[in-house]
Amino acid sequence: MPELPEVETTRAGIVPHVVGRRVAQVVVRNRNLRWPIPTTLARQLTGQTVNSIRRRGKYLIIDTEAGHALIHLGMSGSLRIVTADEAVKKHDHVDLVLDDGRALRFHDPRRFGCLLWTRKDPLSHDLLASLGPEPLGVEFSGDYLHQKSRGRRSAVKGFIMDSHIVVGVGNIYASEALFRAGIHPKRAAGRISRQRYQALAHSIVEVLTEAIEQGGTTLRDFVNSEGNPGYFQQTLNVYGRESEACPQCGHAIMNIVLGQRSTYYCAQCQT
DNA sequence: AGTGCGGCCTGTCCGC
DNA sequence: TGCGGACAGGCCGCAC
Repeated sequence: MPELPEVETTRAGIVPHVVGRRVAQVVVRNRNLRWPIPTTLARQLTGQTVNSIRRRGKYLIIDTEAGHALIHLGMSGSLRIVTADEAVKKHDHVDLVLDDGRALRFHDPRRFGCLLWTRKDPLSHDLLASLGPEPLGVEFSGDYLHQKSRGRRSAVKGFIMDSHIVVGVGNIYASEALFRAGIHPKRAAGRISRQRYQALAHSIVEVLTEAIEQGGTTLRDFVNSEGNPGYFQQTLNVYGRESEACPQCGHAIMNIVLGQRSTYYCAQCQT
């Protein structure tokens, strides 16, 4: 579910309520996420003050003196600030109860997300160490994409969705960025010019930035930390718009499956 | 090393 | 109304 803009929206929403607070209690109702929630987490996190909350790719990092909680929202996860009396719903797997009585509540129907604990530098954790650069950071550019793509014969859409190439570009924004850059999603990554990669890098930055400004995309169930949807879906040009008219040329938007993921594009504008 | 899948889960929707 | 199957915003781990 959540791509980078949704994770960033979540982070920004929980920071004012969580940073500076002490974790009074950790309530784990179901530890069977993608990886089991470590039994050490509750013991080591309880009593700790949250110093900061960072994002690396689609991971959230909750920093404390004793260690760091790593959270991934997977396909269907969300984090909300809840009041002490708010009823626990199905799939509310974990509460980090804060010292003001409220709680950070982790909800994840499909349980593709995770909640891990590490005492070392979280950026060197196995899951984070090999991640590619942040698309909104200084290392990311068209030149970088062009250089990394040489010799690759697989489709450019999968290439930009590979978190070891660049983090945070999921299925929706991959289709949207390729549309904006005029690149066909099936084109071999290694056979795209430096100039076109510059357009693509620009489109990725643009689409992610705009999505963050609009609070992310809600197609079915994304909610921010206050339980509200995002508004970027109104801005989507191709995603979910099969058979609709291309906003640029009027040609019908196509929907194909690429790498087991549904992919939307305009056959006229994208080559 | 790069590529292509299977698999992890539940919920929803669609056709019969 | 019920049921089977496809599909859904992610991504690791494995075979080749």
